[in-house]
Amino acid sequence: MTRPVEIRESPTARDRAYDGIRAGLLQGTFPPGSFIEEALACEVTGVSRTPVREALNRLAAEGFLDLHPRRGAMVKPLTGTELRDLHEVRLMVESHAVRRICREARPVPALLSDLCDQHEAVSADNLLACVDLNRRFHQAIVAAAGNTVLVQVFDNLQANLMRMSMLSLQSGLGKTARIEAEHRGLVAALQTHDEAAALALLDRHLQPLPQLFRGLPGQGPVPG
Amino acid sequence: MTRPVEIRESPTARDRAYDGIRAGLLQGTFPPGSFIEEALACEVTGVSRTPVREALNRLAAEGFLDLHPRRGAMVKPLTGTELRDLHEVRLMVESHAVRRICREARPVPALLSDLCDQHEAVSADNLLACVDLNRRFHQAIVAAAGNTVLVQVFDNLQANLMRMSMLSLQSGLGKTARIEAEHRGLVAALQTHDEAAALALLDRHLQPLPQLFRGLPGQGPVPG
DNA sequence: TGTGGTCTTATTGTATACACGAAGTAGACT
DNA sequence: AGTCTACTTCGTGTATACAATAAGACCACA
Repeated sequence: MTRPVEIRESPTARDRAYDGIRAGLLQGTFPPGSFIEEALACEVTGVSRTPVREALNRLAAEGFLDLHPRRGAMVKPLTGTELRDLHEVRLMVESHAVRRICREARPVPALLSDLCDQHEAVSADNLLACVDLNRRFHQAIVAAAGNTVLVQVFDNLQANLMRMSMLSLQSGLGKTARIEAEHRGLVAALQTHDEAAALALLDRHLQPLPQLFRGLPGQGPVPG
Repeated sequence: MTRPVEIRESPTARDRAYDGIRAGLLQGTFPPGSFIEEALACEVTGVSRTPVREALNRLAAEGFLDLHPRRGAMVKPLTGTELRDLHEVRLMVESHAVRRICREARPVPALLSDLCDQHEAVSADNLLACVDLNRRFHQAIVAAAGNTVLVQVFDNLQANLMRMSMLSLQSGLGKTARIEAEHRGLVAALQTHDEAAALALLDRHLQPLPQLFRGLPGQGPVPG
């Protein structure tokens, strides 16, 4: 039985470059603080400099990289304060979405339950897959609010949210079983449009994350 | 007496292309719904296709353009629903910033008053300047909240916010004198960390904007 | 031995040539 | 006369060559 989700590589060179570099960023092939030279990225992804540059620009716009003119692309180190700020904003966005869904009694897409099922099926040590399913779940909640701009805003956070999610799983803070259970609870609350319960569940679901950066000096980058 | 702020054109070709195309987008040289061909953009900005492509990619990431593969860059038409969504999100972000400033009793930067002064000094029919000052004012408020991620999120909205601001001024809804007065009131409330007053003023300040898209069918693009 | 300057080299910024694909048009056949 | 097909043309996608700049190393001089 082949896996239902085939990772077919994109036909365009730019997307291949983007996928390759982003995977390297998430998996630590390109460590935070280091510079990614275009020639190296070309070797890794197998395309020429033009699509590589476009991919680097996109990754910079998404917050993975800092572009230094005439210097290159530095892998942006995630600092404690940045994680804290990121968490605050994601909570603001998702809470807003939850409120809108409940108050307007919007239908909850079946996709949410599907993603929970997939989450249950996937192996717990497949970190990349878990991170991706988690991302799609929260993305679907925001999308269910029916505000395209809000979705776009949330998408712009995805880069660093995925890194934070990766850190959480690697540190052992996030257990996929618990995460999946909490996701199901959240879906149930949304389906009954119970705003208070949904907000509480969301808050509780994201509660462990601040432990990642609590006690950090703030400026220091997070190891890993 | 020369102006203190020289608009020196950027030394890099990419930024010249970006500035040129963006100005054209805001001023209507490239009408919504039309396609911008790279060759045309090259002629207008005087640089070659490479920096033009980078500029187009950036503008697409900022929400000005929709990139159709193998088709080109379409100037994204602002629909009624999009304006409504945008307004909802910007209110969410700025309200969050105001709350943080007041609750944490953060210092209010002098830049805010400076911008009010500049707003008072500038000619009311210089639409581009007014839009830019307005943008910088609201940006400064978000920045004063001290959350870098929130600032980044707000920056990502700027493209369409500026278009909305332009529409508001052109339609006569926004009077620069009133805007400037409300800005000063908001600054005063923030300085005393009066959360309720600041939130009310912010809400009132942004109140006229929904008139831009109220009554619109939603799907239809906004004229102008 | 330390410091300053210059030269080299490596890497980014830009331009352009080529490839691929899509869309429009014209012609032929039904 | 209408429709389908093939060809042409135009525009994007990609690769590569060239230009400019900044960093680093090496040498000379104090």
